[in-house]
Amino acid sequence: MIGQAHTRGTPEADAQSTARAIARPAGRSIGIQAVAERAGVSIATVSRVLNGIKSKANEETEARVRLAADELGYRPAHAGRALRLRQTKLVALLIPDISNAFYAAIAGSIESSLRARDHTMILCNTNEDPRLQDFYLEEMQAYHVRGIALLGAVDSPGLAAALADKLPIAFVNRKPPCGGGVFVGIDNHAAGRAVASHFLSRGYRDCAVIHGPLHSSASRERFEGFLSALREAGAAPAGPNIVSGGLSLEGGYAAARLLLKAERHPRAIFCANDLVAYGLFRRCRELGLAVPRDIAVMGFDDNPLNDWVAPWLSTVHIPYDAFGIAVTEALVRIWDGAGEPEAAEPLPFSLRLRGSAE
Amino acid sequence: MIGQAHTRGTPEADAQSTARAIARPAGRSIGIQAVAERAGVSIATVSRVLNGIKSKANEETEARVRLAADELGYRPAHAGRALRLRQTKLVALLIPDISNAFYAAIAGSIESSLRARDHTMILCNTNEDPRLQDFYLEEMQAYHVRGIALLGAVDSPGLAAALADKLPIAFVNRKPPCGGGVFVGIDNHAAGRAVASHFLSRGYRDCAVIHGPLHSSASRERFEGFLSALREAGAAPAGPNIVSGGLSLEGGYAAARLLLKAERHPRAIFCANDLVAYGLFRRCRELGLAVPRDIAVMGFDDNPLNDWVAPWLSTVHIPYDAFGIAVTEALVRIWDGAGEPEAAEPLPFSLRLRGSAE
DNA sequence: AGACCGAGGGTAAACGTTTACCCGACAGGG
DNA sequence: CCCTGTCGGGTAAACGTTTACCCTCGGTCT
Repeated sequence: MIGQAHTRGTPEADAQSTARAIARPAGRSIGIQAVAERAGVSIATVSRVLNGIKSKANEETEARVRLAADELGYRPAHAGRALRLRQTKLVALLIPDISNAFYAAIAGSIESSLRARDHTMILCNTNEDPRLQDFYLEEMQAYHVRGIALLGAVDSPGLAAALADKLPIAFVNRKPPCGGGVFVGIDNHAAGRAVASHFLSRGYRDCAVIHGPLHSSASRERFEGFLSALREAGAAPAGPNIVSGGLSLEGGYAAARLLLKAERHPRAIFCANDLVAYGLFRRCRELGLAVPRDIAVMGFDDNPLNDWVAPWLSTVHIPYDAFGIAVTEALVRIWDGAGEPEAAEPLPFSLRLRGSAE
Repeated sequence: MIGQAHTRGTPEADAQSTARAIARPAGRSIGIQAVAERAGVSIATVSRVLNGIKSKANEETEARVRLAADELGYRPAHAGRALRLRQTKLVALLIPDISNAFYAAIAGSIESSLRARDHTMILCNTNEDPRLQDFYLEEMQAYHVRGIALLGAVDSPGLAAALADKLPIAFVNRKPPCGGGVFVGIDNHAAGRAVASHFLSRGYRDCAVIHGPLHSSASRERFEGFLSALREAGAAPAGPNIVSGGLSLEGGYAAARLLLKAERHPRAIFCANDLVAYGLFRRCRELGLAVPRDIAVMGFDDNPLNDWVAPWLSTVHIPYDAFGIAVTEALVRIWDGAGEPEAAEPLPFSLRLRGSAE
């Protein structure tokens, strides 16, 4: 009972004559049922063919099904599948602030590598608010997301619960405050040490640091790595040369006011991230200090605009594109479920030096 | 038949004693059925209460239902609802490139204002590729999204089809290439004119423009507005002073090479966006030209970093936060379906002048 | 007293998939 | 000739909601 699909002359429908969407059946949208009828098989067979269940379909049947699906422009309704499987091809990305270039770049990378694996990304701004994070964690479960990429995780009751529930979570850039889970990011401790080594190799022994919030593993580790390397070289910064600047432009500026008020200021400053470095730079400009001539500055993250608007800023370069791939692979490992996946290789970083005569 | 929920002593479950999640029933996750049993009513009643269908529930019953739902930590599975209603609370944002600060800022704004209305955002990078845009348009329909915000729309066969299918689409920043739909954005023509007026009022008559892709209504209109105002003042730019720079850093740089090679260069340049202006600026730096002393530059979009890293750049400021609200309201208007919603008021813009002695 | 009505709430039928079973046919081995 | 297995494929039961009907019970109107 293959027969022609009964085209009920909707005038606009006839206008477009692509390969697919030859004819819209009378009913609402085309479902698996329509495909089955057109191919002259049962819906079970259609489902099996389209899901690639081999050994269940004669080649000829399979071809008929695929043709029918194609001609009708059939797309499985995700809702049905989600209901049955209690699972979607959705992955949620929880992110502190999408308008931060660092996070945005990672988000883009994750989106495209998820897409390459036929998954779709839901974006949620947590604002680093534990309550909002918990809300989203629950809400995403209600959507039956297949996994979560948690960028800039904060500690929250729901996070531990979600981990206990075996919800696949990849912690990006910041390690889970409550332990457990798989981490994707660079070795921040090593990065901090690398910055210190660089400063020392340039002969700067009078260093300062504007560190980020220490509850963030990323900030803390790079801070500690920096300090430890300096201490080992006997060049530990004096107390007033260690200030907190958050991760913001304003924080950097405020920290700079503290750091640079003495006539004898540090010669080299390690900033929690590039934004902080921009804040510091503004203060330098105000004081007439040239960077890096009068004062060496090292940022973190390597904002993609640096080459264009901040050619004075040396910074730690992060492999943005690698994040997406690593996150996706981490999730896949969890899905394929070889028990507890070992922590993956940390991503590589590198120092990007700018503005120096070298 | 209210009865205690039968707590099957799962040790971890007892650990957390928040108000909700007192006890996980034996079965998998708690559904509407569990709530109904606990409240001693039918699932229909639960559904009605939770959906705020008044006049169907005794106050006392309603209280019992809400209590039960709360105690169990019930969250409706979106899949079931999506299946029944053929509708979710998902809104897709199609965006050319999330790592572009301009788009990212708008994305953030849209996300938060959708959240305020209890909707969730799906983010899709179209890369301005018509095929990818079409793919997402279809895929999002398969997810039964309730609406789409299309940022930087390009012309594609699927777009017209989606509009014909009455899919609620808000066109953000760039008007639909195929007509129809509702637009959210500023009056780009007026903005272009405003820039021209500003240049003229400063006495610059030797102006140039680096325009964006003219298939984009945003780029085209601001370009045309700028030119028309200049023409009316009898100061139309010479042919070589009109170049295309795309919307990228590299494009701006390349355009600047063309524009600034003569010893006699234009005194004022209007750039398609801030990125282009950064590219231009790099060339200026190479040539030893000071901005804005030797050459006035006007960007577009007002990148949030400008105050910090580009204090030399005057630009057209866009009300990022207003975008989210306007998009959401536009969608709501479509949903509430008062026929064809009139085009909303364009968003306000303003000139942000920097670096001038004033 | 019978008709009618509204309030409150239960029953069951969708919605569109996936998949555990079941079944018929045919082949090969004993 | 029977038994067993495999191939190919159909039947129907979930999955978790929403909502069109239906029902009961008082109260009110005629």
